[in-house]
Amino acid sequence: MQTTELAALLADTFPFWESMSETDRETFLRTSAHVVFGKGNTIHTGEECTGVILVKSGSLRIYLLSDEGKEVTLYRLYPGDICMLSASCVLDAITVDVLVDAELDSECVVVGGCAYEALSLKLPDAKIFALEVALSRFSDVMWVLQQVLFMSMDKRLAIFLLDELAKSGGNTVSLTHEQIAKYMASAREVVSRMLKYFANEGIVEVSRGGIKVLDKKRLRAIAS
Amino acid sequence: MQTTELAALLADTFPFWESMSETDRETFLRTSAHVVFGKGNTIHTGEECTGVILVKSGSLRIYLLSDEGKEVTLYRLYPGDICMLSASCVLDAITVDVLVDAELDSECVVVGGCAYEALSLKLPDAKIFALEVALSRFSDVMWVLQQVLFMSMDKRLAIFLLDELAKSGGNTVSLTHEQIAKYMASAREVVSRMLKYFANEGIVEVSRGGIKVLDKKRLRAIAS
DNA sequence: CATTATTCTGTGACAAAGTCACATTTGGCG
DNA sequence: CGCCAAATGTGACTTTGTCACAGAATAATG
Repeated sequence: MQTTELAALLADTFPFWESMSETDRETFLRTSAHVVFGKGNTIHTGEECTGVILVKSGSLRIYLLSDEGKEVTLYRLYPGDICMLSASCVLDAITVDVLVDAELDSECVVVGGCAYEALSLKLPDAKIFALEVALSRFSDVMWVLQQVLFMSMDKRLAIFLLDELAKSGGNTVSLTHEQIAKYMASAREVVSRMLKYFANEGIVEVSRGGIKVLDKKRLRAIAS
Repeated sequence: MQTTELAALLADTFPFWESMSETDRETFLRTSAHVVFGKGNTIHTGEECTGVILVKSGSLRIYLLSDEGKEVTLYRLYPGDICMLSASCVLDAITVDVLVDAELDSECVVVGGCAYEALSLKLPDAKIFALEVALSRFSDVMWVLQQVLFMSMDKRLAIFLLDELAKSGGNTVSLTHEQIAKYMASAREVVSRMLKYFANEGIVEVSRGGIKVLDKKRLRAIAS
């Protein structure tokens, strides 16, 4: 990646780019790395301050991990999105360790957390931006909580499938039951059972590694 | 409440008080109301922008409400704490409706949301403060998620009881099973069952409206 | 004080979801 | 083709949540 290209991306991402001093911009450029994370790799484990991650392509999954290895997906990020929780040193208010995985091969630009932190002390707009980006995911996490506690499995699965369809545009969801379970904070067997029920009802057609939705209307009714 | 007293409280609460213009400070004083919320009353329903609530005494409960009337407590606030989610107009990133109840008779000062919002546009430090206060509760919500999804009921109840003891200082928890269930995002019957089990084991002693902890060590072991 | 209310707690039967331990199927690939 | 790893199927079981009550303790009232 060219420096000019990187500069353009940073200028495009950070609304305060113009307010930065020339030296600070140079520091940003110097501490930013263009990285391609391979599908399935763990990008951030909560131990260190990985930095601010800008997603150029692919997708990232932000999740919590229990001692026993169970996972809850908090939210996912797509091209254009920014991962702030991976810059833990900028956000001292966040005390929980979150992990970040690449769901697909993902092209990212990682801005050094320390550089960002140093800047945010000088430039209030940088601090505001970081806090706003982080806070914008608060609602996602509350949404997960609502789903888990207030909604039945059939409804949740229907919502999930419809969401996935909306994202991809087609009428098939190319995920394994295991993956779906992780996204939904449930267990594979539970997802399999429910999908089988949906299949019996003629709502979906399941095949290895993918689900074809036959009756969106019914699915929407279940998602109510 | 005297104006000077109110001014002192605001100066104490907001780190940017000194940076404010005289007129802005007057506006703040004018739009701030000293209110006593009666125990059990709902202070904020997510519909309107109630404002920034400063807790002087008592305690507030911030929770989510489902269509069917189920609740999840996200966190609780005590004297000295600030409720920012009730100032929804300041935080456009928060899209979920949260409710706020007074758990006890609570003396509060409510700063008008609009006044705060207007200020936060002028004074970056005010904006930063609002965002930081809001973000500081993000971890609490993730903690709830971890509890609900990763931990068994006995462990959760043990943790809850120990937390309550730590807060009150004594060795009794003066809450009904119903209240505990709401705090823990569970059901009363489940809490009753578990308390009965704890009682059989000689860990606690239950009486109407209160639980006396007899064996903190065992409880800590369960909370592991 | 006696008598209602109201709130709190106990209980059993049941449903929903998660867990466990496997069996079985499917594709990919040498 | 035959093997392997990944994905899916299945039944038995546990845990948690739900429902519909019944009974007990406290509060409110005349």
